[in-house]
Amino acid sequence: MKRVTMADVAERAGVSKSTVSQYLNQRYEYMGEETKKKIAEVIDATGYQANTLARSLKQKRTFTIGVIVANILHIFSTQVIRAIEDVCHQQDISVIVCNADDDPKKEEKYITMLRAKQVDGLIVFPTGENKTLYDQMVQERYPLVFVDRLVEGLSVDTFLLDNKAALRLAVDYLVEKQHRYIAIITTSLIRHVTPRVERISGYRIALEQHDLPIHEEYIQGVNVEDISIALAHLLALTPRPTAIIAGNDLTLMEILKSIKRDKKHIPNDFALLGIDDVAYAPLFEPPLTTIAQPAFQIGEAAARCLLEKINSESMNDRRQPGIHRFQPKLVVRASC
Amino acid sequence: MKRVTMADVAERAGVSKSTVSQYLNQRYEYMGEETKKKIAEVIDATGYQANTLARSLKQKRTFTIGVIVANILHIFSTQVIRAIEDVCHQQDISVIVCNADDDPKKEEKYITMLRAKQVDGLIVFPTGENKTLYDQMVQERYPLVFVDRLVEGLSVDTFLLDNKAALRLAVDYLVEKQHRYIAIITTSLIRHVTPRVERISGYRIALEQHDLPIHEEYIQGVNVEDISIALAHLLALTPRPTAIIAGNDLTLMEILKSIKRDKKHIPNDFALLGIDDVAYAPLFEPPLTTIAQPAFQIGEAAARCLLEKINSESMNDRRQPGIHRFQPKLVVRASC
DNA sequence: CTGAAAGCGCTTACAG
DNA sequence: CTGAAAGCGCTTACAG
Repeated sequence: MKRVTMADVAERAGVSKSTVSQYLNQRYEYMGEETKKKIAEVIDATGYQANTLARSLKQKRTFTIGVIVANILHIFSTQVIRAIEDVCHQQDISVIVCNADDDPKKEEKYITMLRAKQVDGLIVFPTGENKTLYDQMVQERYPLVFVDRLVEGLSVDTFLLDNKAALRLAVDYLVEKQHRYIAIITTSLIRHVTPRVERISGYRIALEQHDLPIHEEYIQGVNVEDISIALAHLLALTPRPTAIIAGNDLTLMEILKSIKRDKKHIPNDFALLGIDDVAYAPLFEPPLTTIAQPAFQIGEAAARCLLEKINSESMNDRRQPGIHRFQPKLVVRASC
Repeated sequence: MKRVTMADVAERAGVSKSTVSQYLNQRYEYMGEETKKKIAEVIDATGYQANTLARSLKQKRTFTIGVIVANILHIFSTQVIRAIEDVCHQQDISVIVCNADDDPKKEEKYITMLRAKQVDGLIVFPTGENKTLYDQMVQERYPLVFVDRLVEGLSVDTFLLDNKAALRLAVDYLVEKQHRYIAIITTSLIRHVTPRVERISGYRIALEQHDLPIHEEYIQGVNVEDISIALAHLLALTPRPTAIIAGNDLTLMEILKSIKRDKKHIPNDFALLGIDDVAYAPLFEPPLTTIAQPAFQIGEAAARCLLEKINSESMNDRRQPGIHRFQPKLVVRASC
């Protein structure tokens, strides 16, 4: 019933706790064969399992990191999390994932909670609204890494898509396909979230480079619930857009639902290009052309970067934090 | 740089650690207003955050649970996890998720690791291959709950779909649609994993109830990589099945890929019914008829059950563990 | 080669 | 109403 403790093991093996501890930590250097064997036996017999909590308290290291995603509904988040978990578990680091649900209050709560739990570091998809908190961590030189979103004026390693390149790829391809009237729909812009903002601006830049005029009405940043309306609005415009870019997976899903509901035909009614290579993209009729984010690589890089920070003895051998951009890939199928 | 500790707060507030601790734990009963105010001030000024580790060590409670899923690639797992996280976070319980990747060795590692971390309880989608370990937890009366899979001879609360009912629903519907030649494909059966085994047997029972013969060749349990082959095999049989049931989401995805590749037409070439109501089901052409699992409810119930166990003071007010079946729902669309 | 002692940062009877 | 002391289960110099 009661868990066996190191003291118990020591007693039963007739040695001191220190020796058991040495044994556990493989500090065999000066340990007698006899002693080793005895301890091994007792551990085996009792099924003793060291209490990580106690060790962590003493060592000031929990071998656990926290991940706070802004919104877990995006598959991008899910994929990044998986990558993080993969690299962490390989190194016997646990990860606690929290979903801020795009709510800065929740984000604050989770940051506080995870730090109280003494996690060794944090990977966050920042809502952007808790600058004081972020800044405090930077000041303390607490191991911190951002993913997907930039926070202005903060020197934190940030891993994200090269959004500008993504939109350049998208627009280039659509133009090549003879489209001149290209619209874009994405989820709400009110919070100035990096990917959305950068994708819109990337869109503008790309159009300009093709000497195409920018119709402000062609740019729709609306709540998920209103995407269907935004789409209808777009299709009622003159000139009517012949191609539409879905700014992310959630947007794409909504557009697809509208298409089914209204029995539109792609690419005849309009060409469609999605950002985020969703799993069902090849299954849709027609198969969807998308821009893929290297989510796995982003997550992996973020995790490695964080672990490196955690392991860097002196704060000094840490490099200057920077922005790490990852290249998008165009996956050509048949929707445009 | 250095984190401020309770001793620091006590000193600066001119009181003892005990008092600070009382304050933190809202044991205000006998506390002077003055004292309260002073402590509050110091905490505010220093940004003091209690170290949960130390508290946990003393209280023998970490306010953290572990979740080990057999295979995170199933959306069912993802949805259950989300539900668990939702109910836990509401109660300020953190959750650490691990993916055993269908590997009993990994499962063992994670169980050991999580218990070493002193998590207050465990929700596991058991691989089924670590009976000794499971049994040990049962013996210790360690809070444990299973999801999705039964482990024979073990008295553990288990939350899962009523698989038999699910197949009854499926077969009933197909029969109603005039199908007499109904086949089923699912992922490998070698490990005798509950959902697969029960779905096959549910399929048999349902066919019998309709006085339909059972063609053993119509039952395919194969590895994911071989699903496409199994499908081709099925379609080459005489009599050729007119309807196919996909045993889970991964199977469905593979079948769909084959369909696209071979330019088959649903439901003309054959009717298709999937278990797991995947997000893209309404988007496929034709929209897919599926059997939905109440994944969210299952996760929620499992989490509540675990938290209850954790909170039940005496072991005695614990109910007898049992099997909790959840009812499937037929979502009629157009693929059969 | 091994052990005694202090300490990590809390909580919790208990005394006063 | 508040504090001294012991203790949670480890690790880590240090002594011998």
